[in-house]
Amino acid sequence: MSQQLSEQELVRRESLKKLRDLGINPYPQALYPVNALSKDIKANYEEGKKVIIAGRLMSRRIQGKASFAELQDSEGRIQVYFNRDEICPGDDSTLYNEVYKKLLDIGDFVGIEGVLFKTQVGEISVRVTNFSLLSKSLKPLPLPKTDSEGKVHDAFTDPEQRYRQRYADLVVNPHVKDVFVKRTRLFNAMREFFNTRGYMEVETPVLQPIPGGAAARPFVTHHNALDIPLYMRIANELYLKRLIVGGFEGVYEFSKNFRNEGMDRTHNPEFTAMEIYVAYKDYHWMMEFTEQLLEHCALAVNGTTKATFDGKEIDFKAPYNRVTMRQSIIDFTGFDIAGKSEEELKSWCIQNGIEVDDTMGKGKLIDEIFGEKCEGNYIQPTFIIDYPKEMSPLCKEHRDDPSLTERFELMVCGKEIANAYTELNDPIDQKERFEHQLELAQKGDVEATEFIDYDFLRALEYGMPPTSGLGIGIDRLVMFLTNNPSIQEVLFFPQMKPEKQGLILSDAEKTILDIVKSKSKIDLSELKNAAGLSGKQWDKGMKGLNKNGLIRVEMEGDQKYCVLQD
RNA sequence: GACUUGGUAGCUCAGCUGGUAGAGCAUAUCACUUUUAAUGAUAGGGUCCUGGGUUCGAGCCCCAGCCAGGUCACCA
Repeated sequence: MSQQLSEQELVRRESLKKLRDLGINPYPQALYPVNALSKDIKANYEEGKKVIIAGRLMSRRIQGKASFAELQDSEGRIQVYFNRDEICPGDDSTLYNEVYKKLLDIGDFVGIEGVLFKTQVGEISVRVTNFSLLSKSLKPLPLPKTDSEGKVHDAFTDPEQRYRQRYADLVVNPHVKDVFVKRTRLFNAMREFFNTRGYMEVETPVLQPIPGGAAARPFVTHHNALDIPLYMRIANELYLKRLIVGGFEGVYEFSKNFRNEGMDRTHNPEFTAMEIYVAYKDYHWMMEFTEQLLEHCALAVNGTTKATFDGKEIDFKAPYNRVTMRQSIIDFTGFDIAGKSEEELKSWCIQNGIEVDDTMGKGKLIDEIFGEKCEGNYIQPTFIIDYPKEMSPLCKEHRDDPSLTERFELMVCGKEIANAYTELNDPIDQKERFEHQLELAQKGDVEATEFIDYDFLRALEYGMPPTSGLGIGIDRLVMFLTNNPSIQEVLFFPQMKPEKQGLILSDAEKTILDIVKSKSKIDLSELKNAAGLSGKQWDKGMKGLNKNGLIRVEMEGDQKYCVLQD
């Protein structure tokens, strides 16, 4: 398969060949004995120190027999100084004039042995005594430039290209790389927080026969040997609880979840949640645990508990406010939901411009009111507690009010980032709740869960200790901690529609097509002669063109003609 | 799903009421031994997202589609 190469790509391929002709392997096998990183060199500068560094060549300023370049490694960039007489002590200046000046390009990986010094303008640099090509780059990178005032020109900003070619994005946009460094720091901080408390990181199935633990549309796949459908997990909650049944007293998992729903600025088909379950605790304990966890994480990621998101400063310093859902609705609307019937709630909604429909029960109506009138107002981290029972099928009934559950959600900047319960461990109650969900689903509530996980119920029948569980949307938390309003910015490879493949023709196909184009209809054997291709190439070319619907072979009596298709 | 903005050179972006397609950087050639958005000179480089239509003539106008961003709706 051939592809259209740009002028610059052709030049680089030509350089590749010339390097080989000079006996230089552009993709050498041997390890390169790197012993220094750009960042450390700058931090612990020692005049005259010998170093061996490696990285990508990212800029060059050639001035005749001397040249400055920038080498970029995992930690940043450092200036390197190439001097012809230094590199080529004898008469043969090929290494400098040809290899360095002409055959190397921006983007190439090179290894450099050199000596540290400061230039006349005071920039820490490496005087190159020897260099070797480590890997040739054949495709020109986008090339943002930073001027003396720190302003970036020609920045690589097109989101489509950046997401589709994240590798290029990461090479040229250090601030993008930084987001992912912070993302990993967050994972590490959480693990450390849990591990020091004795909780255990576990793994549970991604392929599940019953997708449980959340209300969401799953991806379905099929296991051939078992000949059964399997679902990609939408949550790991039910599996972690089985482990609590099994005797672990604290388990957590960073869970890749998959939901077959719409995509937008805040939803990717696969996303990461962290769930943790701790035995003998309740949701009050979990609130304290959560605020301490987030304070710890914010500090570990950014060095401060404060973070800016969407122009607002938020502070993850514990403790956070706790507001009941009932009180929240009173605060923002003056309406008290306590003791109200479904009819009363519904008519209030209609009067206040909230859309309702017949599938909505009390819980759903209350949730709508909260979502519409309250949610967006919580900028600083705030626990909203005590949710209606109907919308929390896995959560234990409230100790003081049977219409409520012991549940909290943590709101930040008007968005939910954590959800926690005093977990329901009464197997009979749990079964009834599942059955109720099933009824709702059959009534047409798309949010209700339509599977009953009897194995999970069996586990509960053996007995699960009182337990509190917490789920945190990791991607969302990273968004808050790195001030990114889009989930795509915090995922290395956000899901995208497949790139459109332009029709790519082989050389043989092109040759044949050109001839057919010039005649529009041509005798087949005449065409074959004109193309001058080998039998095999001819056959391949014709088949390819036919398959792509570009040409057609027609019979007129004994004569075969090739016709251009449009 | 609705609305909206965009898709032009390797990258960032211009483009006239519709008349042969432009800049900077990058690339190539030359000059230049401590520069730093290096500099100076010269040159090459384009299926203007795709497909239709209107027109003597379309990058530009019209229609349809593809991809992406944003807003909203839906959804945790």
